[in-house]
Amino acid sequence: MDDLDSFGPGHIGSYQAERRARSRPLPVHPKGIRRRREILDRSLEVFAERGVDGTSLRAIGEAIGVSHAALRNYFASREELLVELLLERDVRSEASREEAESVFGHLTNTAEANSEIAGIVALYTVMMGNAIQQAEGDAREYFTERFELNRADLSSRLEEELSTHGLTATEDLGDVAALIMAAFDGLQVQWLLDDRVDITRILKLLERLLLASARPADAAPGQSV
Amino acid sequence: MDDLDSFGPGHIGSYQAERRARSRPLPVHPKGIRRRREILDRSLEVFAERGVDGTSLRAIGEAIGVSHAALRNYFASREELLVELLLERDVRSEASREEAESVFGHLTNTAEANSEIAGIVALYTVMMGNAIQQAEGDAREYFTERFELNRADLSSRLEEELSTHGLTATEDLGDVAALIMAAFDGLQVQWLLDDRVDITRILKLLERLLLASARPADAAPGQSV
DNA sequence: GTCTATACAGGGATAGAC
DNA sequence: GTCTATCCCTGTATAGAC
Repeated sequence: MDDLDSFGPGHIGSYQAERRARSRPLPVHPKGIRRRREILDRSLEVFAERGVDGTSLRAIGEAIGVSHAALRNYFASREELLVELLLERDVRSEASREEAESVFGHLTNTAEANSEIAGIVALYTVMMGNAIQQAEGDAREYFTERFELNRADLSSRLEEELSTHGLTATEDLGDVAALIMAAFDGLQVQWLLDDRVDITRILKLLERLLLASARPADAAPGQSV
Repeated sequence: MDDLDSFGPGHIGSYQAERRARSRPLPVHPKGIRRRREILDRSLEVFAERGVDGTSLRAIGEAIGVSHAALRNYFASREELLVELLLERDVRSEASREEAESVFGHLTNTAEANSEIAGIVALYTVMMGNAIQQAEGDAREYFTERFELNRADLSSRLEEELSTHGLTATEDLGDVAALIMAAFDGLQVQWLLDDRVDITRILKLLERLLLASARPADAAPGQSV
């Protein structure tokens, strides 16, 4: 019912574990757990209203009624808080992926769900920009690991799906996965700046192109379609 | 010999004119002209060394030996300065585009040139993130207009190129243009985070897919390749 | 025209009191 | 766990020297 991502990570990934070790310990008492949830929920509300750059720790704290310093009992930094929001969305996206009938089915579902919540798409894109301007940092690690996992996952799911239809790929599926992910992310940016860009329609175009390039599994290489 | 962009704008665009009217007047005296150039050049050096977010006005001023306030005689804001760098790169890219033999030839040329100057690619991507988190602003206008112009330009160049080879498109070329641009930008992000992602190779994959979808201009619709 | 000096509002991060 | 107070950084703005 939400999220923007290009496919949630198939599994959570080693980065997750490392990050957990580095960051604030998860609260164990009910009050702490509620507080942490409240911070995450309010953060989403605040940047839905004021944009990503308007979402300062002070603004979030103000929305809850605590000082900005209090937030840092739960999140070591503002960046960590925002990455946590992206991770939560990945988990939900992963759930919806398991219901989807095909790779591109999930992609277009995601694109359509995203169109209703531009806020999180914007957060994703802004964080992507933040990620690459750092030598290290939570956002950079998040995206690096995410891309790597998704390339591998998507690649194997594509292979599986092709063989189900009695097809064999004529192109490197790792490259195809990178291409699909790049197209998805790039189209989201264009859509954010101009909503006439129809992500779903263009993804279906890409799907047609890729399907046409596959060949029957029993045919000799060279004769496509 | 440089730049990252996905195709410089075919023409400069109305935004350019409006922006000029809004910003600081261009210097007319030799000293001012030299100073403005120096600021732009040093800016590139500074964020090559310290990253985009390390490129504060104070850092640039320090590299030149002037106060940060002096920079604002030439650029109304930090954002305007950075957008100016992107515009300069577009102009140079446009020149190289005219030498390229084909649409994808220019794209792969650009990708290869970019691989030597990760700095400007990072600037482009970071500014893209900045652009979408603003309701208005120089960066947002730059990217909105850039994408719109490039979709139109690329679309018409693709049509031209297909007809040169006696081919007709079976897909909407506006959508194809958006797809190519999205793939290019998205691949750049992935490459910035993991240089094992081979932009050129994947762009060639996309080119193959698109070429295979075209059909002879005299053939009836339905029979592809 | 060009530049310095200075002030301001806002950001994230941090130390230490309670 | 939360606070206040503080630090240092940022972009922006203005006044006035030369």
